Amino acid sequence: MSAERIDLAGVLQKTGLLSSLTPPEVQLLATRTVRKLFKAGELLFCEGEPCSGLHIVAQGKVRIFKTSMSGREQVLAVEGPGSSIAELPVFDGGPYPASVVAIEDSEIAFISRRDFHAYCMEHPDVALKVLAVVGGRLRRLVGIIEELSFTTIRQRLVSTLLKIAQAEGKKTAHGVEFLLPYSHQEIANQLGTVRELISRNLMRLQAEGLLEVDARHIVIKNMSGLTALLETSA
Amino acid sequence: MSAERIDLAGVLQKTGLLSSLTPPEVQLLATRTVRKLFKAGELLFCEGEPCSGLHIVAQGKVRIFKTSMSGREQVLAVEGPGSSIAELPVFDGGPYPASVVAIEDSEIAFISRRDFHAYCMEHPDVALKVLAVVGGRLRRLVGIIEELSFTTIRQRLVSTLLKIAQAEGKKTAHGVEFLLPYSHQEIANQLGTVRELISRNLMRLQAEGLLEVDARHIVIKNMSGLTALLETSA
DNA sequence: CCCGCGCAGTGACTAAAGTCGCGCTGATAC
DNA sequence: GTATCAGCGCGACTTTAGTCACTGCGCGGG
Repeated sequence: MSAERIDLAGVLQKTGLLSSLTPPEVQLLATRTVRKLFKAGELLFCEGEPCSGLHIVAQGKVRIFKTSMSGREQVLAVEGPGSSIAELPVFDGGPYPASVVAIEDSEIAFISRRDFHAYCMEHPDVALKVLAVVGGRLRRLVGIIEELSFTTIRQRLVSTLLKIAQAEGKKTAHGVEFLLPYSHQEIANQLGTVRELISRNLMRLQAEGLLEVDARHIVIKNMSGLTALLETSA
Repeated sequence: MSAERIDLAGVLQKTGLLSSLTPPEVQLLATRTVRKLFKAGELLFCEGEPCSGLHIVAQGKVRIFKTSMSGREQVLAVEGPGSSIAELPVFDGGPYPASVVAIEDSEIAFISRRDFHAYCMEHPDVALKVLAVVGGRLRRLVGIIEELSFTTIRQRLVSTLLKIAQAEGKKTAHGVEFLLPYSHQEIANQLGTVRELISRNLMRLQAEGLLEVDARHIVIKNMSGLTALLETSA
């Protein structure tokens, strides 16, 4: 990881968080900003550490997750360029509630707690923007809770398959095809379970004729059958 | 439910959200505030409804929860006087992510989205206060996710029993005694499960000699045994 | 070429969670 | 008094989830 003071006006302006500010305002904030570079797999920070400031993803991708003592992982979010992370401890002063790791080489803008605080006082619209971002995060967390407490792993798996299919599936004569962009282990982490269950559930969906699985290559044979599985309970 | 325009200066000042404001400022805000009264059991609003403004609990208690199609309930939070609720849709404009019901007769201060927005622009410290409140909520949601995905119902039950015991337990010759303030059904809703499992798990803890259960009267016989159950995984 | 390693499939098993149905009890209403 | 109803206990059962141990494949480095 490396850190250096640089001009971040351009980067900050892309973040959306600050898009309504005038260039001189951005400039001012940029002088208080530190850029940090992280390699893929590098930890930005760990759950429980005291929180020193606000991070904004300028380039790359990071994964926010919790780890259990038994080694299981639960992904809370994956954030790309323009997202701020760890907004919350900045304001309530508590420790980080989760760990964050870079999943690609990433460039992170960092603003110290005090500076950002002061900045918000001068530019109330920034605070409102942050609130909107945090609002989105809250929404997604509630979604995760809903899934964990009301649905089976099978349903969660189907739901993520459908999401992936929608994003990058291609219609062919056989159905909708796509390549899984994750390993079974990674999917398991997203769903809060273990590798084997992903494997088994995929096999079961195949046995039921809804899917065809060949390594990471997946063909959805019966789209309506899959969506029907989701409507049994929500 | 009834609504009327009244002077809320006193109530608002108690909320903590606004504690740093000067009396005239509070006065100003209060003129834009509507008080609503809800009877125990009455719904403030439902998940999915469009969001019209910020609610602050002045008196009473409310429960924030999600409902599944199969009728299960998952409690997200219980809020008392001074807590704001539904802060988030106020800023991102989306619908309510959960339902809220009064569990006691309650008095709710309501501020329209536009008014509060404008107010934050004039008083940036209020926005920061709201951020702190939202931060706390985020923290608790992450805690719920952690519990749902890493722990068993048994552990979650023990953990809530210990919390209750700490709050209102009394030490006697037999151990720490207290009366469960909730029905089994309510506990199940908190933990995201069903009534029977609460019953069974209580019985099991009793069979193991850790507890003694008589209807809602509970005696903790072996405190360290209970806490040990929590440390197996977290 | 072979070794190691990450990833995936699988069988056998245990434990946890959830479902269904019924019966008991204590409070409240009529 | 008795009808009603919410809350609870409990047995029998099914389904999900999770664990353990092992196999096999493909790929890149030594």
